[in-house]
Amino acid sequence: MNYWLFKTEPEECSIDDFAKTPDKAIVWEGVRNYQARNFLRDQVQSGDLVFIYHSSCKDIGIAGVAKVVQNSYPDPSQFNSLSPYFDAKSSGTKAAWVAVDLQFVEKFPQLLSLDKLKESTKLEQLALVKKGNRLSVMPVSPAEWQTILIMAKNQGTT
DNA sequence: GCCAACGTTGGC
DNA sequence: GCCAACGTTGGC
Repeated sequence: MNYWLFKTEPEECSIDDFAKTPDKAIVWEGVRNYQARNFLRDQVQSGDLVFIYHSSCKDIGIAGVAKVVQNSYPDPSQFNSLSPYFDAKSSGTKAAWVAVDLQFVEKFPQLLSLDKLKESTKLEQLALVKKGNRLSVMPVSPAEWQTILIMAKNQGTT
């Protein structure tokens, strides 16, 4: 059982999309970075918990939690020539990229902003807050997970 | 295998 | 929309 943080652009797939269909799995596809792919393929497992992080938007930060409900499998979008994620180098026998399935767990009462995350001395090791970081799938330690959860709940009640 | 050129990410 | 930081590509 591991903890993760996944980045997404909310215009494409936000925490609200999860909240709208809490009983349905959502395909997490389109990861096209080798380091992130390796995490997805080799370490992300059914049962793991994931922070959903909204990037490249007005309100940047962690919006909520999802859980992994399906281990990695070949990302269908790489074979779809109509998809923006199409990869001509991939075929049925040679799949470069993988996807996992996620399901809604909770939406934070209030988004935990990137500024808040940067302020915490306990999160200095989190790849997300390091300068120039571009990883879209990154591990979160159990201590960091607890820290972030507590920060999210506390600001929700104040 | 080096590295310059180019493309992408993502905060501001 | 800008641009710094990083990843990828491709010529040599």
